[in-house]
Amino acid sequence: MIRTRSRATMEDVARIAGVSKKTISRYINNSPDVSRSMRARLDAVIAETGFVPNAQARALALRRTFLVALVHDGSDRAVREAAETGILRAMEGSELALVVLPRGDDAASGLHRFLERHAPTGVVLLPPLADRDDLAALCARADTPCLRLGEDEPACDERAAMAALVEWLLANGHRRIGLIAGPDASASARRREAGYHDALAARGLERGAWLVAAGDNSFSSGMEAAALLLELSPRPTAIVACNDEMAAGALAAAAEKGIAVPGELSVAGFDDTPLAAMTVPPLASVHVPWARMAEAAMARLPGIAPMTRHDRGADSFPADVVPEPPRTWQGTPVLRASVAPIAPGQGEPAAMPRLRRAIPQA
Amino acid sequence: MIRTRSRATMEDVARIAGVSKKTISRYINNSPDVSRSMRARLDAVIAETGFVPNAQARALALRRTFLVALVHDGSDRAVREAAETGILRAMEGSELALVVLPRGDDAASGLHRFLERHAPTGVVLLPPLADRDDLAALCARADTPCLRLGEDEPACDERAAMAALVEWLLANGHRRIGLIAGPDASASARRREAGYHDALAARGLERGAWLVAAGDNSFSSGMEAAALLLELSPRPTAIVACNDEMAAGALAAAAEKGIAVPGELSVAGFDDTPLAAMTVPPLASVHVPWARMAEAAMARLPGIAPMTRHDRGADSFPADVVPEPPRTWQGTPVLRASVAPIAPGQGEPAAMPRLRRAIPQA
DNA sequence: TTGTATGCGTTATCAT
DNA sequence: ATGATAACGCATACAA
Repeated sequence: MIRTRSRATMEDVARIAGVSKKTISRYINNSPDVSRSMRARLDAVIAETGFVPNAQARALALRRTFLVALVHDGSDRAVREAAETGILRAMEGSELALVVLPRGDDAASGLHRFLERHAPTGVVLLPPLADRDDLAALCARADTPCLRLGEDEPACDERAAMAALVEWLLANGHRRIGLIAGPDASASARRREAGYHDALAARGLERGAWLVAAGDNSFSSGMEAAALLLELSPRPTAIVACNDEMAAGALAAAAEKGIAVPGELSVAGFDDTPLAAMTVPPLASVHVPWARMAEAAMARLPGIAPMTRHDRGADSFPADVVPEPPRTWQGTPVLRASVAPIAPGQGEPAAMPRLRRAIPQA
Repeated sequence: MIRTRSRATMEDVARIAGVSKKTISRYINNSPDVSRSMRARLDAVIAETGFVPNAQARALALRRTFLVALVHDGSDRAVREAAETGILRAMEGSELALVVLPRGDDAASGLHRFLERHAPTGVVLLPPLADRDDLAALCARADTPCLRLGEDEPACDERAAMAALVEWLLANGHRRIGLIAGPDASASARRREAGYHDALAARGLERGAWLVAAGDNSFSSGMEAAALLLELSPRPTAIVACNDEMAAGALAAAAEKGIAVPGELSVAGFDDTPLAAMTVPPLASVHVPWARMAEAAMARLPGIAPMTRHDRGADSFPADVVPEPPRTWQGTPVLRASVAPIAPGQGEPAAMPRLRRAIPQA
């Protein structure tokens, strides 16, 4: 049969180089058992023949494909985008490819099917799916590394970061601070809410000062929640949302009621997504380094960077030289024009008595 | 060697069913050559054994993986997100998986490597990469179907859609209408710009009335371009941007200058992305059904829907029953609060003389 | 350090 | 309509 320039295989390279297929295999897999001279010789032959290892054949033999699955539930575009960036950066230069797996309620069955069919190198779970122990168990059963972004160490201390943001508001005179919470089912959202409580409690403001409205991370839910909070009397002087999209909704709600931001109301979000820079006024937010977190987490997958199975051998540098990622990442408040120190006369007088008592306790 | 419940293979199913492997293969591939009774028998055995065809082995034999690559340059998140949604909807139920391939300047070499390594079932090129004939040629050489979103038929008539939007502004009294153009290298952006010119020309407003500032589809470029346009005297009464992000930038620029939208300035975007609903005021935009376009385009890939190679045989319904997608998609202006008819006294008097002449010609 | 034989799970060819 | 056998391209166990 005539085959027009079918690609070169290991066999061809081996024949031309005058070695066995196994040597080529070792070369491909970066085995330390290939002498420097042999490697140089093969470099030449491979360049000349344009040989590219067939990923499908490797996958069949290794019982593992060169895919990394990013599983998300579509609830937070921006976080997903950032995570993706980091993952792709980590995969750069490797033969890995990133497949996206949007899973809603069928997360378990969908992931199961994917694992069965494609046997990926690794799975990355995005919040809020990263909470799901059942999904992690599925991966474990399939013997597939599972990275739970925001849940595994090293994670980001969202609670402390939210507390820092709220503390800034408190330090700048705000006392009636509303929170737009995220979905209850999300551990990440609960951590952020806890940070809000922490900051208030640190100032001696207990339950009586809590102003929490529920949201689901969507713009419209943020708008509705903010509308509720802004009906309160005395009205909050600041609203913090558990993500940027809801905070943008709060901006819209304020605009609808003719409430000036930040003149009469400070608004802040969380995650510091691109949206935060695109609102009017620009939205203060807590920067969470999702991309770098994802990139760092990827190091736990085999086949990433210049590390393959064989590299762990004597040839490679000692493990203690590999830079350790930080234990936890910093989430840092980014102050933008949507927040400001409380203005003279801002806030209803009714709120003041409680405040005067609270401040000294801080 | 003891192997704990390794998954069933074709071999197992064949043995249990008392047939040959080839029959199982035919069953899997939906061959019409499998009798109804045989199919029923195999249904049972397969359900019982939990057999799942091994995609890697199939890929090796077929010389093709079950992957679809989405290639984009990261320049338009929202469009990408929408396209992705459509693609995934089309793939639902199939064994295909979607891999994302962000490619910048290295688009050609990156795609080449991917095609070589992974031999995907198909490639989807997003604008502005969909323009690139070299990428399409690469796919052709690899014998891989290539869907050029927004370029292939059926595409969306962006030019007419933009013209319709501008015509609405004209019909509502606007005469000085600025355009924030997209990157020159993008055919899509050029079509939109052409639509702007069409609408003006149809009203007898020729070159003298053009107010075009360059942008690159980013928020900041939109802000800068709008800042330029708003320095003009007489000032434009409306600004249309070639995408939503730039239009959001225009809103920000207007806010910075204290220009009321839509009171003193109407602003509109293009694509009708989620962002358009999240600005203050909500952004008028041209809805482009990217998701449905992508979904429809996917029908051109093999292995989508209930169609496999064998399905095209006598067993399946005749080709003329398959619903044809529309030849071109409609882009429809979505009017939101960022646009309004021109107000009495809006626009500098200096502009009027030219306008008075122009209107009768329409 | 390098080579040999065999397996991975499926599809294609050609026969029946 | 179904079956026997040879690819598909690489990895692994074991031998040398």
